[in-house]
Formats: sequence, C-alpha cells, structure tokens
Amino acid sequence: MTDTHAEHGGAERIDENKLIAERRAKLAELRARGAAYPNDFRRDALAGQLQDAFGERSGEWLEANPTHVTVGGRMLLKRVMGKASFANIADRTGQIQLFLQKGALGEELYEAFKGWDVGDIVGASGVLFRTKTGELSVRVERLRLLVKSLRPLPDKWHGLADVETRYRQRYVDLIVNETSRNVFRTRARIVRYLRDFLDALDFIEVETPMMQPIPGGASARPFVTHHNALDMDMYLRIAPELYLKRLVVGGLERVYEINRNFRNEGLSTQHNPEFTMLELYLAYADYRDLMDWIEKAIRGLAQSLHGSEQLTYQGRRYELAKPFRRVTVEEAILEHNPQLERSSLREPGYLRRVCEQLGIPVQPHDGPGKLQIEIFEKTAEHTLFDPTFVCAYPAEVSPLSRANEHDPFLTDRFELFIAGRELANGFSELNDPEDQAARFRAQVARKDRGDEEAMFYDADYVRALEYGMPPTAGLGVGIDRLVMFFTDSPSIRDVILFPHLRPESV
RNA sequence: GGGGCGUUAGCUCAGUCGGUAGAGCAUCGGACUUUUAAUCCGCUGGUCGACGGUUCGAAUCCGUCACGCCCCA
Repeated sequence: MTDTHAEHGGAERIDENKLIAERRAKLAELRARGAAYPNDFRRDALAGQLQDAFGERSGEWLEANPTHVTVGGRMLLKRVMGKASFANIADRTGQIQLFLQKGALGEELYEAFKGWDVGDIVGASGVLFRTKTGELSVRVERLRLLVKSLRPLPDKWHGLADVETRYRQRYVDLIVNETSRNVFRTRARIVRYLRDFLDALDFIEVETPMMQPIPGGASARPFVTHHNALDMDMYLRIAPELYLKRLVVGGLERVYEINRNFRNEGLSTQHNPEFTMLELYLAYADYRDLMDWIEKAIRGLAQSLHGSEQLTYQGRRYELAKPFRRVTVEEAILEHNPQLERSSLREPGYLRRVCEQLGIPVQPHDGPGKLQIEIFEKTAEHTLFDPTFVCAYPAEVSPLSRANEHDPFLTDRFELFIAGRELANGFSELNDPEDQAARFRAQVARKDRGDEEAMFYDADYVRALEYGMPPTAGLGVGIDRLVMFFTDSPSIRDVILFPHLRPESV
C-alpha cells in the first residue's frame, strides 16, 4: 500500500484524511483492476417492495418457493463474523439484509467484501430466505462493489445531529436520517395534493416570470440582478400576483402557480430568502370562497397525510375538524389589548401613542391602517395557534385588494394563522383600474417617503385591468410553512433541502 | 442590528480549580459460518473554530473575528 501523502512530505497532514486515504487506496486498487465505477449492474427488486411482498412469508414458504432477486443500494451496516457476514443495504424504498457466506461467494470475493466499507454502494443477487431470528434476507450468490465511498458516514447509531452539517451537506443527512427523508417525501405529497385538488376544479397551472422589470404583488424588498444583453436591472420576483391576474384578464379564469418567490430580508426559523408559494386566482368568486377552499384543503391534507383531522405540532394539539375561527383585525386587536378604545382605533394620533407604549417603532409615513397591523402583529399574531382567519384588513396595507363596499377603510381580505404564524393570505381582487391606479400612486408616494417595501407603479398591469378583469378572488399559501406544520418541523430550514447559510469558510 | 448559547478525533459527546487530551462508534490488525448498534482482544487517530492577550503554563481566563443555533428588533 502506498501513502499518497508521503511524497509531499505531508505525513502530518494525514489528520483529517486518514480514513479517506485508506479508502482512496482501496479505490486505486479497484481502478487498477478496471472495476472502479461500473455501470452495467441492474436491479430487479427494491428493498421496500420485497419487504411488502415477502415480509409476512414464513421461512418454510420461502424455501418451498425460491425467489431469486437482484438488489442494490448503499451499505449502511456491516457485521462480519468470520466466514459469514451480514450487511444491510438501503435503496429508495427501504432496507434489506444480505447474508454472505464464504462458501457461497468464494474465498477471493468474500475476503474482498471484508474490506468494503459502510457507505459503499453494492449490488447483490441471491435467494430470499428468513434468518434464524426471522429477518427477511437475501442469501447472496453474486456480489459486486458498484461505488467505493471515499468518505466515512456519521455514527451508525447517533447519526448526524449537527444541524449545520445537516443543512450544508444535505446529502449526508438524507443518507443517514430517515426522518429527514420523510419530511421531503411529505413535502412532495403536499404539493401533489394541492395540485390534484386544483386540477380537479379545472384550474390550470402556469409559470410566470421569476425575473421581472417591475417587482410587484407584495410589500417586500427585492433582489436586484442585471441582464447584460439588455443592459438593464431586473428583479427576482417577490410574488407572481400581477402576472397571474393578467392571465385572468386573458380569460384563463382559474389559474395557479407553485413556485419560488425571493425576498431580500433577514433569515429566521420562518424566513428563507427564497421560499415557495402557491398562488391561485378564481374568477367569479370572492375572498369567502377562498377561505372555504383553504380550510377544506388543510383538512383534506391532514386526512391524506395522517388519516386524521387532529395533529400535533411542536407538542401542541390541533383540532382541524372544528370550523376555523374568524375574527376581524380590529376585533383581534381589541381582544389582546382590552384597554384600547374601539372608537379611537382608526385615529392616527391615538394609534401612534399605543405603538409607542408597546415599543413598536413607527415610520412617519405610516397611517392608521399600517399602525393597526403593527399592533396586531406585535400583540395578537403569535397567540393565534388554532387555525384563525383574520379578516377585514385595512386598505392602506392592501393595495391590491378590493375595497369593502360598506367601509372603505377596509378591504375584503383575510390572512390565515396557524401556530402563531401567517400561512395564507387571500382577498377579493381589486379589478377597478382607476382605484388600482390611485393605490399604486399612494404606494409610490410611500416609496418616495422612504418605505423600501412599498410597491412600484405597474402601468401595464393597470392597462390590463382596463380591458376588464372579471370579479376574482386570489389566494397565496406559504408552502414551506404548510410543510412545517404537517411535518412537525420547528424551522423552515428543516423543510427546504438547501436552506441559505453563510458561505462555509474552508 | 442587539442579547444569550455553542464550535474538542470521521460521527456522537465528556473534559473538575489553569498543569501538555478522554470515551463510545467508525477506521486499522486479530478471533468468530444466522447477526440485528453483533461480540471479544489489540492498535491507531487531535491546529481543542481562527487570531491575539494574560500566565512559568491555556481546550479551560480575557479580547477580536468566523460559522451555527435560540431570542429580540
């Protein structure tokens, strides 16, 4: 065996590389024999399917009905006992045990196997049987090393616990942590469920620009990028909303998009700079129809995923079968601030004093609607554990929502809160182009006064509305947060495969 | 941006009052033909996150920085 570091005088540099160096030497040997990375092996069975199909069969049955299988996967456990060995291999469906005997494999192959490592990817053929202790296993007749793994896996018992490594090296997390694999399987099921639900209602799924000349559809700071050929700045979208509603103008009537939004904000357990939203638009409907829809969808998801409308999130019980509570913003504020005067709840001076008492920083351009929302977010939002629709948002903070017919201070808008955080936001869409133009002008005025999250004026969107958009309701659902809720995950990073972290210092 | 906590072997973690670094698993060598985190014997393996300071002496005390986690804004 040659020490590849010796020539570089790096005997002391073996440190971190010792285990890897041993495996590289094994790889070099394979390479020399022309057996390093074969790609002619094919499986005819998967571990989980074998467990399903034969897991209940007796040893006698298996002996009477010999079943020859070829399986392959990553070796996760290896137990050598002299002239016989056991190994557990994992494929995408589960694990199965291999039983290897020197007599069956021959001296040369069996001795080679003893030098293989946990983490290597192997292929094996043989006959199913049941071991003395009852485990369904493959009595291996043929065995191949398909991929030499150069890096050791984390501790087989404790697994990978370091959260930073779990996020940075998600591939390792996925190899060793079944719970992590399950989170992402569940995530895929949730998205599929929503798609199926909407497709059954004759929605069509569309894709709208992720790079936009005018970022719109939400109040947030965008990421800026540059298009070289056009020599112009572009923005990564903060929402697809204005494009989707253009499609409603175009007659699509029922559209949705499930895709990424980007917001240039801080990171937290509930915020990743890129996150996934479902946005849907339904013509000839209003916000109440969407409240019904999302309530039904969440209940259906619970049934579909857990077979129950009760579930536990972070130790707290949730009864989704009950009708979701509905309150207005002002009611929610008064509930949590009983000392406040209902009659003064729209007076800027009064609200400013309240904010001051609550320690809420206030901007000079904030009007009563914005101040109300600040108070709501500070005092009420985090208490809304059971699913709660908060309705009647101020027009000031809802520049794309239809004004309430009886109370122009308000819009026909709601947000859904579960576990103290916003999960969905929906409203009857503002389809009056003149009102919309005025609202954009108000946003631009805010922007001029220093509100970096205020919207731009989108003239083409106003033009689209001038052609006439049918009465429409729209809804956005935060998919990441929905997945957090249904997978009992405390952090958004647990439900995003590659969450954003600061660059690793190497 | 502010506060708190953390960073020690490939992984999971100890490390007392400041006295030259430990365990389990993995690796490596040996025994073992039905194991289940196999077991048993033996050997390896460390820039104690980085830099600076205090000290005769620092994983340990102090400072700065990096990264992560939690809380707050």
